[in-house]
Parts: sequence; structure tokens; C-alpha cells
Amino acid sequence: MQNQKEEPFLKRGALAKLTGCNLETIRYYEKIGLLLAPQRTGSGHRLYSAEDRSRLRFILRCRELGFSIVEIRSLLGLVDTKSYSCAEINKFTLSHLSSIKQKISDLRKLEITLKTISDECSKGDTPDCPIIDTLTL
Amino acid sequence: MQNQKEEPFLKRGALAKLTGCNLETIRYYEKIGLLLAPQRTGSGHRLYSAEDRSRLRFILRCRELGFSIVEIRSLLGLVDTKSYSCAEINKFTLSHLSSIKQKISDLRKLEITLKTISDECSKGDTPDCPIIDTLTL
DNA sequence: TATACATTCTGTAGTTACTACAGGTTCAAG
DNA sequence: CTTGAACCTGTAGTAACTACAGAATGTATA
Repeated sequence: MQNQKEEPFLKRGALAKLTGCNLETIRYYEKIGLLLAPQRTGSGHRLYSAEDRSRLRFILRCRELGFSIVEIRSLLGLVDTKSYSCAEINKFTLSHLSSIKQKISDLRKLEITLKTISDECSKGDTPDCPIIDTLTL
Repeated sequence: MQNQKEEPFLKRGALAKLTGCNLETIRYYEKIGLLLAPQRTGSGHRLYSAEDRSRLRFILRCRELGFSIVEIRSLLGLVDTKSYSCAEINKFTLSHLSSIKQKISDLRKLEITLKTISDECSKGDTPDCPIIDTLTL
């Protein structure tokens, strides 16, 4: 068992360690259908193949990029059926990109507002606070 | 009842309309203790005073500024006990501001990554997709 | 007054994307 | 052979609401 080169199958704990994914999250992804149900040992322990591993990496990478579960499901659907075109995937990416730009712009507005009210604050010891006044209207 | 100037008490629906807050959210804020339990009519309908109204407006304004419920609760706690100083509130604001800056910076990184992989894409009709390749690793 | 429709009341369940726990097997090492 | 780690299952908790079901009230019109 000390052949660490190309272990053909990993159990859940080992897969979690390998990918950095939380142990329970792996089971969760199977439950909601992102991961396919893997092989099992006779006694019911899950055995993940190289393909299972790369599917999980795909999911985690999408997650890092901020795709939602629904979006990842669509992406996986396209990949699974091999019925995607490059243009199609790109459309997906751009649409996600635009929602991220929107979030950034919303947060920037927040940032400015917070900075403004903080700048108006005397930072003193009195309970006269323009921030609270602003909030109370 | 057509005296729309200074209605001393509003029911939940009217308060929702006035503030733009969802009807159920008002009840929710009471349940989690952000709003104080208002007066009731003999038959149990809630009656919101001017003070109740301004407290809800405070909460909604904080929400717009991206404060979490926990943060709003703290802020309200300070205001309720009248034991806050301007400097204290400002510290609160700045800490929130810094978490927003962090979020912006995280999203910017995402934005750049997504833009990069999209730029590498041929946008063609073939299933050769560098985006998928990137994701699959 | 009667009736109908709107509004309110309560408690509970659903949402997103996990994470954690309880109570029970099974595995691997000594 | 025993002990402890890792695994199994199902369920509950997180944030911040939102929606619904079923019952009771309030209001407007015929």
C-alpha cells in the first residue's frame, strides 16, 4: 500500500485530502448529482477512480471561479454530452463575467458610501455621531 | 381614516408599503429581535408606532450598506443603550469597509481570470475549448 | 345586514451551498 | 483481538430571508 504513484482508487478521506475539498462536501456533490455515484467496496465504502477525481477537480475549479451549483451543473451537462461548442462555453463564461462585474460595481458604491460617512465622523468620544444620524435618517 | 398626514400607527402591510420592506421580513426581524414587539390591537394585529418605523428604516439602511444581521444587532445594541461613542461607531464602519474592500479585490481577481480564459477561446464551433481544458486541468 | 374579498395571524418549509453531528459499521495496525 | 481511525447513513444547522397553508379578522359594497 506504499505505492503512492498511481493509486487506482481512493476512498473519500484520501480524495478530500488530495483535492482540498471538505469530506462532507464530496458526499453532498454526489447527493445533488454533480459527482456521479462512484464504485463501492463490498462493504459499501466509496472508491473514486481517476475520472471521478478529475470531475471533482473540475467542480472545485468552477467553484473557485464563482460559478453557482446550477451553473456548474449546466457546464457539466455540456461536457458530459460532449455536445458543446467553444462559442457556447464562452457565452457562459462571459455571462458569468458580467454578473461578477455587476457585483463589483455594487460593492464599489457601498465602499464609497461607507467611506463618505466615515469621513464625516469626528471620531470623538461624544455620542454625537453623524453615522448614526445618517442611518437613522 | 383618510387622514394620511400623521397616522400614529400602521399595520404590517402599510409599514411594508411605506418602507419597501417585504411583509414577511418585518415579522422575521421581530422574531430574531431586531425589531421590538410592537403594540397590538385587541384582536392581535400589530400596530407600528413612529418609533417602530424609524427603527425599521435604520435596519433597512444598514442592510443596504451590506451590514450583516449580527452587525446590525450590535449597532442597534449600541444605539439602544445610548452607550456609544462616535469613535466606536466609526471603528465599526471601517471594519465593515475593509471587508468590502476585500470582497472587491477577490472579485477583481475572478474577473481577470475569467477574462483571460475567455480571451484564449477561439469562440468557434468546434468542441476544442481552452476554457474546458483550463477547468479540467 | 350579508357576503365577499383583503389583510392579518400563526407556524412551518423552502432557498443556497455547504458543514457538522449522532449513532452505527468496517478497516488497519499492534 | 482489541482499539482507534475512517467510513456509512440520515438529519439538523448556518444566513437572511421568502413563501405558503389554514384560520381569524377587517373592510367595502350590494
